Amino acid sequence: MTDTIPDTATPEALAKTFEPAAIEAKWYRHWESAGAFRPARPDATPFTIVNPPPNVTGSLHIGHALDNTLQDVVIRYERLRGKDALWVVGTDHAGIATQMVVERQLEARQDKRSNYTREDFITKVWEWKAESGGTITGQLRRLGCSMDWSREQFTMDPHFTRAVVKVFVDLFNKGLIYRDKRLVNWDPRLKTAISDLEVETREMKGGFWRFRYPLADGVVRADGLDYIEVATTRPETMLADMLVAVHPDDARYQSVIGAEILQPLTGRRLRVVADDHADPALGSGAVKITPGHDFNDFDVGKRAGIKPADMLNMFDAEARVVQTADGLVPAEYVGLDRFDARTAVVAAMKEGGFLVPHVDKDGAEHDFEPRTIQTPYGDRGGVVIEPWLTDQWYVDAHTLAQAPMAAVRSGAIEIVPKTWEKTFFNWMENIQPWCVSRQLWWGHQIPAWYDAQGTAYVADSEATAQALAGTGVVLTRDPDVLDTWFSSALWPFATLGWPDDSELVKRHYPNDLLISGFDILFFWDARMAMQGIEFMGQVPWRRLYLHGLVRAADGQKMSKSKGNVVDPLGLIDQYGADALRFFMCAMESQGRDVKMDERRVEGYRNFATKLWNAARFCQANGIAASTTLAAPAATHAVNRWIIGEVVETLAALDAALADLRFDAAANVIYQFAWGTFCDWYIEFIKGNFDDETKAVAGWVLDQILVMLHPFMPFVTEELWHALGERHDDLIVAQWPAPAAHVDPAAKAEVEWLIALVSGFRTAKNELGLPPGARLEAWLPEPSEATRAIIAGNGPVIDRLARLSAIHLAPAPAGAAMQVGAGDATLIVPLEGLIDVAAERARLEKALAAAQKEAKALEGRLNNASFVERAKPEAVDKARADHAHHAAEATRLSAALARLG
RNA sequence: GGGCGUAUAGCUCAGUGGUAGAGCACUAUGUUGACAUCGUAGGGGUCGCAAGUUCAAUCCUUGCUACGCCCACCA
Repeated sequence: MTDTIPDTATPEALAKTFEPAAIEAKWYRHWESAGAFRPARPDATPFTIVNPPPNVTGSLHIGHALDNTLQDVVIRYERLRGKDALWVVGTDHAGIATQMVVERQLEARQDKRSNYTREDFITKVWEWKAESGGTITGQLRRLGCSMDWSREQFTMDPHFTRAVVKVFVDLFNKGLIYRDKRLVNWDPRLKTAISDLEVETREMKGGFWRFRYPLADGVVRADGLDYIEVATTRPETMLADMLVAVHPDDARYQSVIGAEILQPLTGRRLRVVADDHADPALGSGAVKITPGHDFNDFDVGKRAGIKPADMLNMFDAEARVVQTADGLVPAEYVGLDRFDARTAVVAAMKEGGFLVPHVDKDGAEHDFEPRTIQTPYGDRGGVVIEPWLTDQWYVDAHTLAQAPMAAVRSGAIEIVPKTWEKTFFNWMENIQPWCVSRQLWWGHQIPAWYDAQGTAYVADSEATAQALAGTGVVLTRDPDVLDTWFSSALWPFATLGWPDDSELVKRHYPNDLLISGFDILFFWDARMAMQGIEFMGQVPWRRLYLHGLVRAADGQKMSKSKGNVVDPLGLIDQYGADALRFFMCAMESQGRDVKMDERRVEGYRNFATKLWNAARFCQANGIAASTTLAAPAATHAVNRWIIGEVVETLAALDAALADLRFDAAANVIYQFAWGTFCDWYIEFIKGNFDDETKAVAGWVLDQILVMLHPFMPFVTEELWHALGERHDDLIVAQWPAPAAHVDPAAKAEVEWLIALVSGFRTAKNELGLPPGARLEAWLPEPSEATRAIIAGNGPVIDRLARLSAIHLAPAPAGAAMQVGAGDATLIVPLEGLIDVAAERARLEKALAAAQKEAKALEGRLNNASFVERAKPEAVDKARADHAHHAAEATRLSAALARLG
């Protein structure tokens, strides 16, 4: 590949305005082609992050932008700090999602999956991936993500498949994967089983029907009634009812336990059983039991001695009514959709006089009582989930969950923010078997083969399975594939080459950090922890950082149906990737969702522009790239001061990033670059570009570029090269090492100057004087320190405070403006030019404020118990503050007295 | 029914046991050697409500209210 960067040996003058689009593509191409994302650093400490693999069908949404920005900040930071930083990237084959995309394409051409063989369909999926699968990877590049594309992974890569098969086989051999017949969450639209996590409960308007089930054989209850009333929200399931349950202690039904019900529609005889599941306080206290179509009923059925294989099933894979094994479903129901069946069943029961009407509060009768029903929906298919009796593969998640819980308890895994630990434990402690088989074509096919009797042989190849089964036994492979999350759970090590004993695995496992949204804590993070510890013997990552959702400006969740989705690429087009990234970081405070605020993105675009212009100014004044990592030697106070400010900023930034406080980190560098460097330092040095100042300014600007680079990689890289010839790109430069300290004297001096300048600006503003007016001030009896500062900073005082002279002598009599700086009060005679009343009001307001503070502190200091019980530091601080405010009050009183 | 989170300036959010900050918005003003995507200055908050702990609470405890999220089988 060719290097597209212009000759950096002769930097060109920066353009007047900063155009993000013009530089972003250029630098990304350069970095990638130069291998800058993963420089060879064999002797450096490794640092590893794996990227949550986006669905190969996906395109970049605002949540990806947040997630990947945070990761990129960390990886660029560690790379700048000299680590062997590896950010693994790739995509997920996303079984259901991808198969749906390709099927939709077929449907658009009046075609369908069943017109193809499995092999041909899978070929089509691969073709689709080759054409369209790269969308999101291109978009991650636009965001500036410095991932190791040279090793881009895909969860269906051959080596990944080997890892998946090995894990499945090993878990099976350890008894941690097994096949079982039980109720599963079935998606009738996708015609596959899904896991508990893929079911989302929605509140839907539904009904509550009550029916009379007549007792058979002339049996009557103790109270003389010849029926039992049952209630249900799903009347259609009565076609597969097998029992009626009552509570063992319920006096009303003691005499009929063991008797039989004659189900009115099917004529099936339903045994009345005693079971704790029936709650005497609810409804009639009796409940109809459909073991094949309800999770609770399944358990009741088993307790009543019904084997899963004998439980009646009344639905096909698309949830249409089929004949039950006992042949008792009347023909008119067979073939009906489940919701049509509901209507038909209710009508028939009503007609037969078995429906107990609901009487509303106005006395009107209805077939049912309206109720809000917690209804299970498939998160992908979007239709109501049907509990269905099937054979599926299950992972013994309970066993696998123990080690990850211990790892979090011991601190081997640190969850950030810590509040998520409780959620993690709560889920892990109550974890259920994980259904991992899916009735799809696209995915990792389960490595199990069956003989004619249905015995499973699980092996890494058909040959091995055949060997297990014995020669001559005819084997058929399990047609199902694995849950996508089964393979992505292996991401932290399979991407590094496992199960091969590769150098990468040794060097980069465990990973250092995982950053993910909390929404996939259970789906992905917890399962990585389970598989990682089980197969690698170590935690997958030392830290787990969970961030929130990006919400719309109104606080709502973004969704296509609401039409409030913000496209991150549109924001990048408009404001630049740097601005979007900085926004994400600045808004990412731990434990809180990020609310979209486009104006703020705009504000950070302005920040990039501000930096650009500061660099332009430096460039125009001969300030260029620094030549040393350490701070240059400096004698001028402003230079010594700004070096100290860099030292403090760096410390604060390092501390924030160590704690993964992205917001604090972003604010620290923002504040320094704009508030300290641009607003004050540049203003101070205007007019004195001597060699020392140029060296210091160039060095400070470089430190800003390096410190800001993780957040705003593009503009910083551009400026880095614009300011001079560089040995390296900024992306692989060195993190600041100032080898300098804060100079308290310089700090005090500059802070005095800042107070002076601010004081005059404020005073002029409040008195209505032109801000540009140049004045002369009198300062009688200045302290030695103040005298020295004034002597050493004439030009600055002239230019910024707009004072052409400070006379160290008593001021002439007459009306004057008085401005304080430190312990000094500068007097500017302005007889006839100022409104004396306004100046008095101004000073009185300040005096009142100082007196109020002083008084409050005095009150506290006069409180004996404060002085006795408060921490000594607090008392000392109160004394110091009091002295300061009292002195200020004295100074202002004197100023007022002088005003007359 | 459990669990968690959030309530601080008009908006979006930081924050600390010693009586509050940022960005944006707002008001006034400005082109003084980069920047109007800017400069300068200013106004604005009883830190949701109540009680408790403490010398001292916006910050700790408890209760309440409102909003949000997650988990859970009420037929």
